[in-house]
Amino acid sequence: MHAFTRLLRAHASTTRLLSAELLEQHGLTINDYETLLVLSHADGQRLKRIELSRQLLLTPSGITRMLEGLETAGLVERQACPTDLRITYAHLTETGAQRLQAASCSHIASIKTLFEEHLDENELASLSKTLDKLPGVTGTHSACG
Amino acid sequence: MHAFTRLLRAHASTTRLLSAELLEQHGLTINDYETLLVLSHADGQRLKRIELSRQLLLTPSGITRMLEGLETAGLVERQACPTDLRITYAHLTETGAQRLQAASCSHIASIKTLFEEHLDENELASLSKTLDKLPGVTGTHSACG
DNA sequence: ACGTTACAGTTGAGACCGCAAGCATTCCCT
DNA sequence: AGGGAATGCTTGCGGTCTCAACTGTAACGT
Repeated sequence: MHAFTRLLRAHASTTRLLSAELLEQHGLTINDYETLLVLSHADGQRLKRIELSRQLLLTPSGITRMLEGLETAGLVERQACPTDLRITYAHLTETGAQRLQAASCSHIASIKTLFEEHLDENELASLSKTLDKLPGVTGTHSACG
Repeated sequence: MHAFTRLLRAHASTTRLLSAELLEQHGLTINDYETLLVLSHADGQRLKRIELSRQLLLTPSGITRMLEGLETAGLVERQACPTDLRITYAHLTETGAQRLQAASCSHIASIKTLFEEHLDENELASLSKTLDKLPGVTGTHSACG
């Protein structure tokens, strides 16, 4: 039952480290990175904003603000939907894909280092499996290599 | 290696739920709650602000702002240190202890429900043990019962 | 057709938090 | 004893995110 508190703190301590690194080296927030990553695996490298909101567990307003930055940086662009004018797609640009590629390897290496420093292989596998069962946690894959 | 992403999302989804509940029912943030909890287990129900900062993984400025709220609410009070003028203690008041007690049972029940809904006993135990190995994660105990 | 409802997205206000800079106090070294 | 480094704490600023309210579009029922 204390697992939640531990989860909370583990998140806080690991995230700050990784997020600072990502920001300094590639100018991306964790959510920026995750957005590019999710888009890169989507059909046609694009996703409805609302779908993005669901996958990243952000509110629509959070998505609007985050994409603002990615759009002005030219990493993501808006695309209208011809059949439903309410919908706007977020489309990963070529520049965005390259930026993701660049950030991906070093970021993943950092994560790997951070975890492997403290956990062994079995613990990692078991942790991953357990966390998968929690709500809102859907698998994502690496964009590296 | 995707464990980190899962950790991040698991945190986001569970925290928002629990934090909203705590805020609505008892007017406390997660960090407010954790602060009261940590103080309640401390010697003399008090802790140096800097020590609080370390245990809650917040910066000193975060602590200052958070305690502001708890102090005006009368749940925590300032105490000077006679031997070192730099130090200020945060002391849990009687009111604070009661408020913690009130919040604790329902909050813990929520956590328990949330986790048990998705994980079995073994998974919980293993998760807890694994997370303990990550940096910055120190055990805390319930204040309920 | 028309009104109601649901949905996608945006915007303003406000909460929370970290960083950098600053102040006061204490420690340590010579 | 005196000067510099370290420590505890606070404050201004900026970033990120949510919530509530709003606009425009689509779907549905009558």
